Amino acid sequence: MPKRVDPEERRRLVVDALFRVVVRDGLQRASLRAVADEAGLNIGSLRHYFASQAELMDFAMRSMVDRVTGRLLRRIEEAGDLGGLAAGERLRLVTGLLEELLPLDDRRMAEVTVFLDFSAASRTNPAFRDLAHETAAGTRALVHRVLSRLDAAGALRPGLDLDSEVRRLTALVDGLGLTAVLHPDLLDARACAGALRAHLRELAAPED
Amino acid sequence: MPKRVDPEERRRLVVDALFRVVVRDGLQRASLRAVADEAGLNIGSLRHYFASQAELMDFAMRSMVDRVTGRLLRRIEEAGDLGGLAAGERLRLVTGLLEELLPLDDRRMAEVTVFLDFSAASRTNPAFRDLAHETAAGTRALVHRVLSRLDAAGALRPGLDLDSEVRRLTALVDGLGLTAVLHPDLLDARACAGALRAHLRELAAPED
DNA sequence: ACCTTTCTAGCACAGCTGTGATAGAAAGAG
DNA sequence: CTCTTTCTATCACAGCTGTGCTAGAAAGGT
Repeated sequence: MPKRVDPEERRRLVVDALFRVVVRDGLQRASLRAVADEAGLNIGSLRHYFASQAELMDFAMRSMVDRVTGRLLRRIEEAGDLGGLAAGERLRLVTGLLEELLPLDDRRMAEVTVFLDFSAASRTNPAFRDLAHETAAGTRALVHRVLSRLDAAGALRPGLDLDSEVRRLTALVDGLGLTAVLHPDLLDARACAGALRAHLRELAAPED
Repeated sequence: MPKRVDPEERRRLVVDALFRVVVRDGLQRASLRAVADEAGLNIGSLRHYFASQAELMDFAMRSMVDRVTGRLLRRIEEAGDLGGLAAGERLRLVTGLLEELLPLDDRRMAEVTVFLDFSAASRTNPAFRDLAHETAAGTRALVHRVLSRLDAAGALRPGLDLDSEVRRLTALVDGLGLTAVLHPDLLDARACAGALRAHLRELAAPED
């Protein structure tokens, strides 16, 4: 039944090569030829799996977003509604969740790097606009979900405006990722995670 | 004494055209031909004022950074050391200063937009690396200066770690600018400024 | 008048891009 | 075996890029 090569695996191989090129040389230089070379394929072979550059880019970006989304959903499921947990445990779960969005190791560094190039390109590339907007809105929705569950569990400092705090925390995560990717010497992984933790600690209710 | 055209003005004209192209079409599509067309010049004329593309880009980016830096320095001078001012006045000065870095009107929106494309490109373009790093470090130094002056004036909440707060506020400003530029429907100017003000208010000492 | 410098305009070339088209190899089905 | 589908490989072409080069116009100094 199966032919010699698994097409799905082939596509993954190409997408991985694309990500390596983007991380190393930037989205701008991720031409079909460069990606084919990186994947060890002939450009003709590559084009057998992706009819056009647009299709490759679209598939690749969607793959990455799906992968990260999957991880986030898994963590959300693990966390449940955060009710009936100790404050420390709650903080740990929420921190771990949002840390998926920070470049704290090689894998996440690569993801955030690709995502940054991709987001910047989406501003003037109509082919990327929808997905980029989707993910930005998704990130905010995720932060909203996290903070409102904390709020429902009574874990937030009283007197906070939820929407305002959602915007602030989302911007913080975005900004930390941006600097950590572009200027890792100015913000290493430890400082990056530390800033997030400090912020979450400040949002938490006092006592206990 | 003066020839027919002022070379300096000509260069400014070209740089302005470059910025318009970058804002409209992205840095990627800001080719010499596109910039020359936008400026209403022949590419040959453009190349009389900028020998190479690298020279144009370097000059343009440096111009923009210098312009913003100038504005910031002027505001710093106006603000003085923040000592002996009412808390409200201090907050007003500091907010106005940091708002120079947010895309709150067309001018700043264009600046932050260009700066974002430029920063993203600097990750893989050696020609941009130094200046991009300089400006990122400069932004952090500015935030450090602001917060430490507030601290010296006793205007900060006690118990704050200065360096940690500098990282947090810098990331917040970066993140707000990022989203406001890429997804203005998710974060308009009012929300952007509001988030900054809320954060600064939270850093401020209570009482007064 | 002439000369020099400044400025504008354009051509040509090599290098890259995505993509259409073609052709042959590989591999399984009948 | 033959036939078909899948896959690999390559050529060709138009379109863009930065840049070297040339030539003429424009303008001011002498």
